[in-house]
Amino acid sequence: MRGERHLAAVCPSDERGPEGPRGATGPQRLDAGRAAPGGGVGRQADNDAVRLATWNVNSIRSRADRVVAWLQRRDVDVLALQETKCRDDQFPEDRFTALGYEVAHVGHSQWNGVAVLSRVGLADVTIDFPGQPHWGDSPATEARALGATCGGVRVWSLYVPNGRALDDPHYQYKLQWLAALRETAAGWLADDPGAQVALVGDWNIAPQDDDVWDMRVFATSTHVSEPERAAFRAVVDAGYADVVRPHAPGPGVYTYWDYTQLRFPRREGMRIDFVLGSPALAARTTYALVDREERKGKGASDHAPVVVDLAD
DNA sequence: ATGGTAGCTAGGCTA
Repeated sequence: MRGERHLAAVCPSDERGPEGPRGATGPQRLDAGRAAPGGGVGRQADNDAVRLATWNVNSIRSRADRVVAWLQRRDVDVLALQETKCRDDQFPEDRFTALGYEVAHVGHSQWNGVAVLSRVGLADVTIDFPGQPHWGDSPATEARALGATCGGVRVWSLYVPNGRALDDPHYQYKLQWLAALRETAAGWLADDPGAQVALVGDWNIAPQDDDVWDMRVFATSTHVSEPERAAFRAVVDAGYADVVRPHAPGPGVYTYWDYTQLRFPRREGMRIDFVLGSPALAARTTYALVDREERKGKGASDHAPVVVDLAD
């Protein structure tokens, strides 16, 4: 089942492989914020700088216009998406292939679903990391991980299980899922210490007290519990560093704000979306940004995109 | 103690 979906989910651009031409413009500073010349379709072949981003979009169909505009405005090369919230046959691929992106996605239901868009090549698509545990056949807990090699970087778009509540069976599933991810990701570095790997997405964990606006609110909640934080640290200890934090120091730098209770205007958020990079990837990181602007206005996702620049 | 909002999909579940 999964294998068939895998092939059905991938829509490679036929005229450009992983080593293909990159297009018309060099990398811009993230803070420049200007539209890419030539419609933002690619980069020159004279450098291998890559702008990588991750975004929990809370439905790709309702967010497609916004994502398209943002990709062009920020001149992003590779975007990992979470909570696409659509089946594979519903994914609006054409919106992105029209901009020069190759698209890989997997979604089984109205919940979750992950994707990777890339205009610097997209190869070796893998649905689910090796050893990934599953919650029976429940569609609510499927479609959580997709890996693809983009411009020499192995990118994993991850949607870590939410956990729901400390006494909910989904919480134990979340911890098992994270343990399996750590085990697998540690193995990749054992096999190749120089591997360029990015573990990106919605981790549903706030690793430090500074990563929520008020710890008292979360006293009995998931996302901040010590076992979850230990599971996150274990991935970091396996060699995957938070490459954003050095460029976005806290407190008060969040990536998610609940739709309810005016959390965004009150600046009451959580930092739960991360780009964790292998040593070789971390060494290339030159700049990072949480694009809080994208949380503003009508039709925003409840998450902001997180962007990382990798040097050539 | 509940509700607040958004999305999918047509009553309730998930986040």
